[in-house]
Amino acid sequence: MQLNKKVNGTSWTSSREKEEGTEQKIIAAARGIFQRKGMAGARMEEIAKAAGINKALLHYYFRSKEKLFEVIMSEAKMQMLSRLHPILGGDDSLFIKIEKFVESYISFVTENPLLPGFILHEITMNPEKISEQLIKKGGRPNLSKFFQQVESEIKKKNIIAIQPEQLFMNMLSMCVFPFVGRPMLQTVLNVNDKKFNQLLADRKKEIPKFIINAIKR
Amino acid sequence: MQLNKKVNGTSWTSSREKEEGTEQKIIAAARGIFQRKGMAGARMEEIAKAAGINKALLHYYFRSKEKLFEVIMSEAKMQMLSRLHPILGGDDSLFIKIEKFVESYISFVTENPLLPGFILHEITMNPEKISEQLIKKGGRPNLSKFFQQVESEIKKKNIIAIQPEQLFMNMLSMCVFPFVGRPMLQTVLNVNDKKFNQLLADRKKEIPKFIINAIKR
DNA sequence: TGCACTATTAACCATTTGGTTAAACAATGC
DNA sequence: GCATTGTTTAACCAAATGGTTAATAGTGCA
Repeated sequence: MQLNKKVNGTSWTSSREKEEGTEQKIIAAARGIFQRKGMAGARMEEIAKAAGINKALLHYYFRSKEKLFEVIMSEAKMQMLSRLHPILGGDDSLFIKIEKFVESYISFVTENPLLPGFILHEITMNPEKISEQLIKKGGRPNLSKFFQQVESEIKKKNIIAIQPEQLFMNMLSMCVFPFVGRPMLQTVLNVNDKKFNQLLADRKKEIPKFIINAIKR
Repeated sequence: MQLNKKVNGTSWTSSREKEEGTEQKIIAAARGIFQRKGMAGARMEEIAKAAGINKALLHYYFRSKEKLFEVIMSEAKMQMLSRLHPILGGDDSLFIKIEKFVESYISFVTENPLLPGFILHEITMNPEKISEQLIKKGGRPNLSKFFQQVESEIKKKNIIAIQPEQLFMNMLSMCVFPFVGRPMLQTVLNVNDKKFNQLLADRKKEIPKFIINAIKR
């Protein structure tokens, strides 16, 4: 029994496939269950079963619940944050950036609707730990270019005065919150799944329009 | 041993105080721990300790973890939703309503910063159950008056065309999300507690300005 | 074929955890 | 005072849970 599953030079087809297959099956299962139930609510047994394996094998691949959780969480944070950089750090004009960002973020979250709630909950449970990793891993997302752009547009009187942080918060809030708060919102608004999905889809265009209206001079 | 702790006619000072005291201490402790750790993460032992009592006594007052949780959760939902009615159902003009609502909601959440995350998480864990109670208890919040007002202002060309649901989502998102996502936002924005609190306070004025700008013709 | 190594499992273990019991301790009514 | 009723506790219990062990099966290679 040992955990070093490095792929050595040997061509080693069937075994390798099986092994990677198992590891991937575990990760997929863990992702689903951790996202749905959170660290505290997830059960190793359940993850094993969902992966079609035995609890012992789960521990064979990932020593502990915490280790497994960290794999899932770090993957999740990476996905969530890696969307910020490329668009907000790019060379587009402010308005285009806003449009692209909202479109991209909502598309992504639509594909991974449980992700934001999962991350936000776990980060709240354990701020220090998870936040510090957040910085180490991908490096803190760099919003400075976006911020400068905002300030510059304010100076040029193209948009009204607004703190860049507030603008960013508004944008992110409107993109992410409807997913985190979906069950509550759907109840309060009294709309069915189909209608709510339509509302979410509409937001790709609605939010940028809303934001730009709000800040344009 | 029995759970009927109704206050009978008898004047019954010391005993009554003690009793209510204990019950309240339990609720306060449970509130704190459930909000911080969630249903799955909370431990009865810990709640008992935080209330300065014994686990058995905890079960004496509230039969089970689930029962205790329900007390806390129903209180939480009530607090969260009861803010919607009075303002959005009132007679103010649309813009005033928006101003009042944002001001009131942010003030409230500032006093109870863990509440939204707690509710949203638990409701996500268990949508059917918690949503149906949500409706029964206080009755579904009535947004129809607010929605009619929006439609009416659109017809009168006072504001641009926007689905009332989208407007409501935007408003609620901007109010609540910064609290739910605080640890993440603070890391990403790289601001200390004081600065973040200031940003939050500013939002009481910033959000209404932002929204009204966005929709005003 | 047999050796070395990995993958997988069933059975097991220690701890945690929600919940219970029986007894001690007030406080009150009579 | 003493029986009654409500409050509080220490000790206990069974189930759940994260984790381990030892044995088994599978695979490449000499």
